[in-house]
Amino acid sequence: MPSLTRRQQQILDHIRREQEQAGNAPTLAEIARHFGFRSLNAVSEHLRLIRQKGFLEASTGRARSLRIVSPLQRFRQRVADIPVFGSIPAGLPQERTQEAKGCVSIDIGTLNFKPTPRTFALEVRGDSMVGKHIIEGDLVVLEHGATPKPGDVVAALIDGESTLKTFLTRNGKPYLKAENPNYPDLLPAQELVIQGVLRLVVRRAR
Amino acid sequence: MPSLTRRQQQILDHIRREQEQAGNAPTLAEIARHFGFRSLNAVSEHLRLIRQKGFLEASTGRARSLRIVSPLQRFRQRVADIPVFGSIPAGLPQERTQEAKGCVSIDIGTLNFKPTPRTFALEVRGDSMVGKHIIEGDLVVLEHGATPKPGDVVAALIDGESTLKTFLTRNGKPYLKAENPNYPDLLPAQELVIQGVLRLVVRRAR
DNA sequence: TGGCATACTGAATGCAATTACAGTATTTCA
DNA sequence: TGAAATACTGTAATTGCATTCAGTATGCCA
Repeated sequence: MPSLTRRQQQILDHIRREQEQAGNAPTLAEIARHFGFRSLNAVSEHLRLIRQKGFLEASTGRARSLRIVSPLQRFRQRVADIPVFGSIPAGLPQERTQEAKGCVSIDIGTLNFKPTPRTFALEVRGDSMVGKHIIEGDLVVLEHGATPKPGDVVAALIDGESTLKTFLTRNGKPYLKAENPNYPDLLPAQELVIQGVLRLVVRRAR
Repeated sequence: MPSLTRRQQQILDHIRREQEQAGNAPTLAEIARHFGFRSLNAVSEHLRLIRQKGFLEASTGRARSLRIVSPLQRFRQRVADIPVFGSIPAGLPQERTQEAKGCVSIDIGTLNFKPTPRTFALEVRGDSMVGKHIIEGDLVVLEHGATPKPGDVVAALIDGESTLKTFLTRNGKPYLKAENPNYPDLLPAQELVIQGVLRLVVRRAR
């Protein structure tokens, strides 16, 4: 891919910024105003060259149709926004997204499943899941309402706190197991509220 | 937040789809055409109500300025696209993004650091890092060119393969340690090419 | 040093798009 | 059951925006 001139790079950067901030691409006139150009043709010409070099796409005659082409673009997938709850209240996480404490945005390709409105995330506290290599501070993405398969990690409501356990069956009966030798828990799953099935773990370096 | 009527929801969904697919929001005429409306005012009126209920924003007189308001929006951050390399060649991962095998998109808030063009991701093979709870199949995000602090996990080039090790210093001398009792490696770091410092781990449920 | 690409000014054309106004069914619900 | 909100048709005015044509100045490089 050929490289851009300084001016062209500036313009491309400006389009990217505007795109991210305003939510839609700027018009030629807006770009011209930003750079102090008194002629639209200045912008028009720059865009033509940037487009020619493959860094930008646009549909002719379409307002605000500038789209930035990144070399990663062909891999790029839809990004899902998943609400992060600090701690889950006794009820279920319904449509109550207003209570979200934050938001994780991840592309659905990495996510490896299609998120629903019942997908949510929690920060892990405690070390009950070290056996499954999930540690304190990890962010876990869970799917509420999914039916767990044996071996899946689930979040269950125990004593008003949501806790991660491994879901297992023995003699056809489901039960939950803590993955830490210090906590040899073994709880009948039927009596518990399973809040979600684990789908993704994210760990930030500290 | 009040709820939308069926029709309003359909229109909002359509705007979202178009937005994601085409890269910019549809015009009133385009929406009308899609739904078979013969009058623009039908769309105009719907948009007015959806906007009034707080699910949509737009600037007056601005073409294609429709923006969807999500309850998660205020948490939403910029999303970074990180190239995923299958395996790193002997050289350094420079600007050679064309060789990327895939792409992970994560918001910079979750990333916890500002990605650079030298940020990249790898899929973990082998079990040399189980001690640090990083297992086979995990996706690790690394920063090339960053200087590791003692205790950081780094990717180093050993025998033409990039391998994860813990970076440590003893008597002022840096060395690398494998976090697996089966591999009691202890290599002098100076002789090795450190390809990146670990910043994030992503594990997909299987 | 002449030619070519870049970096602009200026004006004009015309479709693209939003907005406004005037109505008519249909649904909802107090 | 009757008024208000929803869900449309149709026409027109007006501005938003992209595109095109005709030039000028400047830096680069072979």
